[in-house]
Amino acid sequence: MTATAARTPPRKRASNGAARRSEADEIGLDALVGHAGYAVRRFQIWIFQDFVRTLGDVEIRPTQYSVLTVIGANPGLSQMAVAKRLGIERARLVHLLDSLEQRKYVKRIKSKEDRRSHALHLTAQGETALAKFKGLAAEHERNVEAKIGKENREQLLRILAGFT
Amino acid sequence: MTATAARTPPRKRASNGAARRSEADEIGLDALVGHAGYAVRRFQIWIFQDFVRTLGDVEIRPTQYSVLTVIGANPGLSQMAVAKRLGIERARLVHLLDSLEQRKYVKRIKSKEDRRSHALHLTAQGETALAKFKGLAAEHERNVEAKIGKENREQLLRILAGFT
DNA sequence: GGGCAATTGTTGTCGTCAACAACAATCTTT
DNA sequence: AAAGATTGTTGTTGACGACAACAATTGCCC
Repeated sequence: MTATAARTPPRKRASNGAARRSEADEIGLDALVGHAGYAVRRFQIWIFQDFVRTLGDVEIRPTQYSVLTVIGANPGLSQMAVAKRLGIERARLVHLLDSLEQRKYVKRIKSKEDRRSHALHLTAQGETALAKFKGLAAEHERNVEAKIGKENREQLLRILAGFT
Repeated sequence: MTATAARTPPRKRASNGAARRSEADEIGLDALVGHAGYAVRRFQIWIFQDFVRTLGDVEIRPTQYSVLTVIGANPGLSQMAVAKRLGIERARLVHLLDSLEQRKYVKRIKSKEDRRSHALHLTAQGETALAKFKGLAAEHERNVEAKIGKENREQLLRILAGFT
């Protein structure tokens, strides 16, 4: 249906000069509505900003939180394993871990079995910090719930469960 | 529930050295499952990549497509109006339009009413190109449908309709 | 009607992030 | 032992969001 709409000639309203649309932005999105990617992108931006705002006091961003969570749940993982599990590049994970190690949340321990790799662990400080972060993340999740509705959020999680 | 899970001590499996997990990555995500933001981010990455791949031959990225679509549906808009409608910064839109204008898809016409602003229009070439892009975008949308299911996609669009 | 604030497009900087490429050190395979 | 693959690291490139500053222009206010 989107393809057929492409043949529709654009309605030339306000084609002379810049738009003078009172104030209510009644600007049509045309084919953009109906594109899952656009809706998801806008939603993702919203969720990202709310997360950053809610976890702003502890200065933890979404990616950092995901790294800490995975290490906390699976101590001893290699950087490669973490990167693959979270779908981030190992090159990028290096900087993330540099930062988290500098803040004393994470330790890189040289593996005896494979001297190329590092076993990743949370420090004691990292454990207690992560517990706090999880509380704030739960607060953020409640914000999401308030934004789109309780059962909508659950349905969304169900639909996208395959991507985690 | 996510908050209570934070108190659960991490099970120390494979804590000596780097992980030796056969091959099937059975790495727990712990609290990450249940976070809408994480699922949405992963899904957004997938959708983004599929869009870029499907529209790869015509070298159109999602943001460019959204700009062309809005201009095509609302000829004469100012840059400010387009930027506000799509939630991108006007500073960023400048470069986007530079590129699209260079490729002869878009024209910046100096407005007579407000000599500060430009009225944005598609060129004839831009119109036919956009029609082609819409066809490819529809193909991409079918990929999404194949990935998450027809009614799941529709439900997703309904849930996130407020963000467009 | 004159002056001041706001708006528009533009340029620039900074930091995040994905995608590569190259490299040394270290396994693994043959 | 030699060749090839993997792991962590460094660096580059380009898209992107967030700001800040600026000139030109418009709108508002007194």
